[in-house]
Amino acid sequence: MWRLPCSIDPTVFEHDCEEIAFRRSQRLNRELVQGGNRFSEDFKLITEVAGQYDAKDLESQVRALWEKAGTYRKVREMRVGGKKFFFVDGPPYTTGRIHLGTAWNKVIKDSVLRYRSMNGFEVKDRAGWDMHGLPIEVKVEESFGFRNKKDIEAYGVDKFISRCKEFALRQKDDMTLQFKQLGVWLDWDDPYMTLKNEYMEAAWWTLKRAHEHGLLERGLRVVNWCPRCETAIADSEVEYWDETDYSIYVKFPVIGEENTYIVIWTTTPWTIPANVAVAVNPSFQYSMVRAWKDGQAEVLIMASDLVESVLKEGRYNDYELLSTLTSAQMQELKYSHPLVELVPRQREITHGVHVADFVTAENTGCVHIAPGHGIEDFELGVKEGLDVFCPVGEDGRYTAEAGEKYQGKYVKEADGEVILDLADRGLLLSQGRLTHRYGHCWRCKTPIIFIATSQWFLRISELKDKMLDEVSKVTWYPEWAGSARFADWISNARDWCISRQRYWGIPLPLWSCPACGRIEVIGTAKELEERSGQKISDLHRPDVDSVLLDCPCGGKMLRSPDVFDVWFDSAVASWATLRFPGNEQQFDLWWPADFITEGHDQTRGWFYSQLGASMVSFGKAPYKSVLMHGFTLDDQGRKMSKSIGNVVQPEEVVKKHGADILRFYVLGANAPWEDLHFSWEAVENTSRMLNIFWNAYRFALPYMILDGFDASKADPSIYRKSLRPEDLWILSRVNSLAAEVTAAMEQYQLHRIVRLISDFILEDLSRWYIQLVRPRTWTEQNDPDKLAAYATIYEVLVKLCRLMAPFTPFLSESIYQNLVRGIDPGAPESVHMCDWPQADERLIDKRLEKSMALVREVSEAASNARQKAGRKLRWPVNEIVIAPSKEAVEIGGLEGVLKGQTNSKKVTVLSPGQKPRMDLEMAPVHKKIGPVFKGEAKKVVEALKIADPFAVKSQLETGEALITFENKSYAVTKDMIEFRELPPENLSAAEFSEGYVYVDVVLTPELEAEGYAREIIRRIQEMRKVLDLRVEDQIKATVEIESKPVLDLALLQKDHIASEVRASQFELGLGLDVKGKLVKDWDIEGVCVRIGVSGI
RNA sequence: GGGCCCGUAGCUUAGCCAGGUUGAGCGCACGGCUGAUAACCGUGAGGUCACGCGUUCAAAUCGCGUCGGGCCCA
Repeated sequence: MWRLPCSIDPTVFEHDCEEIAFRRSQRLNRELVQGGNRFSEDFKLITEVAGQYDAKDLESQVRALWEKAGTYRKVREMRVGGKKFFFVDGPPYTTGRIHLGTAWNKVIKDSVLRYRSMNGFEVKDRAGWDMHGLPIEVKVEESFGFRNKKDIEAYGVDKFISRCKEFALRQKDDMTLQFKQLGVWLDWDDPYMTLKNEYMEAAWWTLKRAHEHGLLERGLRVVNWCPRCETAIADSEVEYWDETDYSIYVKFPVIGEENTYIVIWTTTPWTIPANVAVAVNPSFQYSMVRAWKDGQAEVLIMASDLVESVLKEGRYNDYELLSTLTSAQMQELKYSHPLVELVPRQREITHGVHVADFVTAENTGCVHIAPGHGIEDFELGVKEGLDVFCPVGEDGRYTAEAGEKYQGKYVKEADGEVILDLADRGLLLSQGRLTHRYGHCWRCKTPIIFIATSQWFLRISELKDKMLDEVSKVTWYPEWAGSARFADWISNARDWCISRQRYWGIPLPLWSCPACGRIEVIGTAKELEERSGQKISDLHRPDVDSVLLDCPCGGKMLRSPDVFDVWFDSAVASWATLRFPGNEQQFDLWWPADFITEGHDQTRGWFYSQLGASMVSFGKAPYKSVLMHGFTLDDQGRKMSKSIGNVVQPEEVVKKHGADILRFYVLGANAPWEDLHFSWEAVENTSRMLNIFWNAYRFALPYMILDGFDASKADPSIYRKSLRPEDLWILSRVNSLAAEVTAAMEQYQLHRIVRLISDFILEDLSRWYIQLVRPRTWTEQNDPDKLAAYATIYEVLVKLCRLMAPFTPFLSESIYQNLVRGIDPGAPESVHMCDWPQADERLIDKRLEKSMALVREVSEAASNARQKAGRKLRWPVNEIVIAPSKEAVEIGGLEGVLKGQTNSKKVTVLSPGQKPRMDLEMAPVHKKIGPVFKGEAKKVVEALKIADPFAVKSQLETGEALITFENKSYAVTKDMIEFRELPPENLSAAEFSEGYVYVDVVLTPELEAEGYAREIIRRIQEMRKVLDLRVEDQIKATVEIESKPVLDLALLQKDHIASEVRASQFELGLGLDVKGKLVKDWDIEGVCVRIGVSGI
């Protein structure tokens, strides 16, 4: 409620206010309904819209409109036949819940696709779902309380599989709704799903190709192994965090030397039973030392540089160096296994020393090698022909090979026992604890172990060079994502272990004959049917397990019981999504993908797996361009995690602010390839910005409606002659904007687009153009000046909402429906069916844009100068002077704008270097005047006093100046006068980029009258508003001014005031009886003014 | 330990590829405008452009190194 400065009975107004507020809210509600949920067929006119941008309401109405009209389908269908744009959706895993990162990911995809579609492309956009794998198996296991694979087998693999399937499908449905909420337009009705037969066949087909190319291999490898899930897991499925383990130094007894030991160090005592060798660095020097502890001496061997630290570790009292050994000499040593009597196999193994580059100068410089339990160990083993001894089973327990003592024990729990056994034998040099990063199964969090198992591999390390070559042909956004990051990853490519010993996955289509060892890979379901004579409806386990093939040798071939690594599923997405191999035609038409985009974690993931699978199948990259985006972190740049409690759900943001705001925020927060630091404050800013856009949109509506604005009036070119420079300017700006946005979009500079659009909305449209056109909308008569403004603002809004359509699809649609469909039922049904707005070069006038930028600067400087002089903008000034310092200032044609915005009567532009007319003071130089004029010198001084300094000065420019006193003239010269420039008191100055702006703040009665008039108009306008009068309503107004001089000034403007406030009855005077629906006392510059207003 | 990216005002960030006076928004203080009005504008305070070294007439920008954060790897 407003304050009442003077004595008026407040109760009267309280009542009025409530009533007014009530009526107002009624009207708003009515408008809301009208403005929103309607189909343009029902209306032929633009309608007014709600006061506030209510995203929630607006979005649900637009969603309903799309739903009812089937807009998405129509949009895709209308572009059929256009140039093809093949997009492959990186399938999110069906966890049931999208998070901010997946939301950002899909918003980018949707924006790009909407943009391409508007540019006439026929878009392939099947959504994808990654639905197999351990995560779901583990969830289902948890729901039943299963602890290992035996529980699953007991429950029944078929039932387990169908639970997994149900689970995945349900999660997919949940997530689909969440994505739709964000306005993401993908083909949700026909997504690709990795669990479908047609999809699984693509994986089968690919494996068959690999086999045909000789790239498929079964082999013993050391793999990451989850002993709980009892399966190999991919590098990418290993999660690292700190774990505290044993750290032990062990002495390996050297054969043929008494009391002599090689010292090794390890954090996995349980791998000691599998030790077969020691590795040393070829370039290190090793030392043999005699060391004493508790009076006992022994001989130890280790890297020379590490002697001190190892002995300290073992708490030796003293030592002496016996000799040094080269790595070659080291290689001659043989040692006996420390636990040889516990592990029978060890008796048969010769334990020697080998060189390896991976040995570092840490710990002892001698590395314990167990080829069955380490990747590097294994590789060294292969190279040196070592035994790959792995006495550990799939369940992580020692097998019989480990000896009776250890058999059946879980390795991680056997660490202590191994240590005791070593200590018993006097072979433990020291024992401690160490915290280091250790890998865990990403699903069940069990610490992983390394074991050597027989697995299926794709030999893609062989394709490294070809892959690098292909990567360089792909366009990467940003460039370094490919040339640096991805290339680096590929150059370290290892063979891909594709087999998993699990249930919920694509079964390997590999059959082998136990009798002759023959292997066959089946490429499709049909092929399997033909080959086996059996038809199975679902290719999953366990049905497929029971299919037997006849082997040419007469035996029966059995399927390998493994399933695919789940990364292989999505790896084939680019052809599976085209239903290849089932549908070759589609493949020929579309493949490879034009565009994919995922987070930078997918460098090792989907970017890579797809490339690998595609190289194997087709020998080329499956995508032409890749946009790598960042991660969503919290506002402090930390990972979002449940334990920190900093997780932000996308739907939280949608609920508070709406999908468009979330979209616009994530797109604009930073460059796509950088990590996004989520900030609620920044979301609120985005919200504010779009609300301003909404206000700008709704600003002109009431006037346009009032004036019956329709399609015939919508084209600014009709008003060519009436367009003002500012109209041409904003039309130029919006077309420049279109050009800039298009250029940024072609480089996927999404953040720039958001900023370009935001800047345009705030700076050009809201803060400037709308301020400029305001007075024009207020004119009564139907003059072309006003219509030109309408047409301009209409054109700008329509172009802008089309430019924004890919990014804020709901808001754009809503505005489009009202502005375009509202007056032209023949227009495309949806903004998303419109063509992308190309910049109209003919309308771009860079000089005009430059001039306007200058005018804005001048106008800001002027308001700065006003502030210094304490003259508010409502009060006009006589003149502003622009004094450029170097370059000439061009405000070509914009004087009117400048005068309007600075509220000045006159604009003067000086030439560079020129200053406004300063006050000039003259002082006589007596020393010079005296000798020349002698006795008349005093008169000359008097003459100077009354002379005009400016005239004198200008005369002196060319020679002598004549001054007069008492009818007598005197010729004076330059040296007789001192000039001093004084800044005139009426000028207030402020700096701008090209110089200074001076504002003449002197008040004249005319100016003052205008000032008071504006003060009064402003108050009456506010009262009209409180009374909730419509723009066109006439009023009766009474204004009583208690000061006679002010009243006299105001009376000069009486008619002007009356017309500005649409008062058909207007009284202005002293001692009036002020009445009206609303009466209010105002303080204008210290004068009490009582105003009464009533609607008529 | 390695690769890639990032570090600019209290906070969120632009500028960096193409070297030439660091520019916004939020917040704070004061003033102004307003029939878009729970909006808006101006002014002010607030920066060792993470740090160090180098290249250059000139470095936030290019190079090398250090520190901190992120992703990935070992």
